[in-house]
Amino acid sequence: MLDLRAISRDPEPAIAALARRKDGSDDRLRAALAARERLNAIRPELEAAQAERNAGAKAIGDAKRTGADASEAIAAMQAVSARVKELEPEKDRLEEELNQLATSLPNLTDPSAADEDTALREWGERAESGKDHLELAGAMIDMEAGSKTSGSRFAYLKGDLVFLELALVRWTLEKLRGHGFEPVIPPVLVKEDALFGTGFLPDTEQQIYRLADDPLYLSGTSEVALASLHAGQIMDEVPRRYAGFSPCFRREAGAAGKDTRGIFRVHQFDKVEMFSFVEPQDSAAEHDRLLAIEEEIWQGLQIPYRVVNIAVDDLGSSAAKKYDIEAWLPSQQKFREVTSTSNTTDFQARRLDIRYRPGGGKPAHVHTLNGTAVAVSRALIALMENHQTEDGGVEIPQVLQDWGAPARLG
RNA sequence: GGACAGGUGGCCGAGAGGCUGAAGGCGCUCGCCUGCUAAGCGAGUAUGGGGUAAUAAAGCUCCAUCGCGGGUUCGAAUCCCGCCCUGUCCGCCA
Repeated sequence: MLDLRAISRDPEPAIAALARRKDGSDDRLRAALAARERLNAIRPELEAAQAERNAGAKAIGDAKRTGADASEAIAAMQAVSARVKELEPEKDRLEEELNQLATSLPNLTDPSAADEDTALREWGERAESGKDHLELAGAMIDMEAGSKTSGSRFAYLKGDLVFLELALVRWTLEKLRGHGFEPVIPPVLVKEDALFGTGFLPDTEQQIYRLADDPLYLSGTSEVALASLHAGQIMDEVPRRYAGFSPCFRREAGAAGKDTRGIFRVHQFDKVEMFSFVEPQDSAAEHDRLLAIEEEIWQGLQIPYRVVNIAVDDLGSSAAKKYDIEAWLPSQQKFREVTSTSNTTDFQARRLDIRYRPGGGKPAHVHTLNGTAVAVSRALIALMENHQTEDGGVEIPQVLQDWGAPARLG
C-alpha cells in the first residue's frame, strides 16, 4: 500500500518511480490521486450535516433530561438525519473506488533498482560440463512416481537425498540463528488477508493454490506467514529477524513447457526463508545484509554463483528492489536463479499495519525484507551438479556432513 | 463437528440508549521531592481523516472509529440481524 497522502503533496517522483515498471501503474496512481481529490471535495458537506445532527441530538438529550418537550426538535432533526443518509453512501462509493485503485498499486521502485537485469559480481569457478541432477540422483529422485500420485512437477525424494536435505536445512538454520534470526516453522495454509497483506494478492492470483472447501490458500513462501506474524501490532523490538522453514506450493501456471526436467521447477518444495522487520532508515543496509548472508551460504556450499540486480519491470508488486543469486549449473551451462531477496520498504507494513515507535514516539510503519536462505530443490540440484565426480557420484561438502549428510551420493 | 464464554485505547479492565472518545489500573512522558536507586506527589498520554496555518510544528475545530458489515432511532460501545475471530470443554485425529 502506498502512502497516497504523502504522495499527493509531491506526485511527480512517485509517478516516475512507478512508470519504470512499465505496467500502467503510473496511470493508476494518477487515477487514484484524482479519486482522492473527489472524495475530499464531498467531505465538507457530509461532515457539516453530521455535525448538525450530533449537535441536535445532544440538545434533545439535554432537553429530555430537564423534562422539556423535544418533539419539535426531533422532527427537525429527522430531515438532517435523512440528508446524512443520502450523502454517506456517496462517500462510501468514492472510498470504495479509491480503495480499489490504491490496492492495485505496486510499491514505488527504488532509484538503485536496475533498468535491466544487471550482474553485479561472480564468485567461484564454473565447471565446463557435467551430468544433470536427474542423472546424478538416479533412483533418489522419482519423477515418474510423483506424476502418478500427484501429476507433473511432483517428485519423490528418497534415500541419501533426504538426509542431505535435512542436513542442508539444519546447517542453514544454525547459521541464520548465529546471525540473529529466530527459527520458525510457520503455518502453510493462510487466509486471504495474509496474502493480500504481503502483496501476493491480487498480484499473483494464478500462482496460488486455493482450497475448495475452506477460505484458505497454500502459501508459495513462508514470507506470507512470517510477515503476518506481527500484523496489527506495534512492535516493541525492532529489528526483528526470523528464519522460516516450510514447504512451498506454486501452481506454475503460465510456465508450461518450461524447465520440465527434474525438480528445478516443481509445485512443492521446501525452503528456508529469512524475514526482517527493521526501522525505515535501516532497510537498505538490511537488504545488503540479507544478500551477504545468501552469498555466505553459497560460498559455504562451494557453489559458483553470480549476483544480479533485478530489473524494475520484473519486480513483484511489493518489492522496491530485488537481488537474485544465480547458481552455475554445469549441465545447462547457465546461471539459474536459486535465491531472491527483496526490500519491500513499508509496502507490506502498511497493508498489514505493522508499526513501531521511533524513539518511543508516535507509531510509524516498519520496513520489511525477505530473502531466500535455501530453496531446497534448487540447492540440491546445484550441489549435485557442482560437486559431481568423474565416476558419476557426488561429494558432499564437509559443512553438511557435520549436520548428518552422507559423505557422498552414488 | 457440537456446547458454552468472549472480542472496548500500547496493555489490563469498567460501561448495558443521551451527562461516555470512553471510569479505574498498568505502562509511558514531563515536573516536584527524597543524597543514588526504589517508593511518593502533580500534570499529561488512543487512532485515522478534513478544515484552519506557509503542502513546518504546536494549537484550535469538525468528522469517523469500542471485532467487521447492515438495521432500528433525533441520538448506538450499549438494542436487533448477519458475519469473522479468539478461548474453554466435548467428539474425532497424527
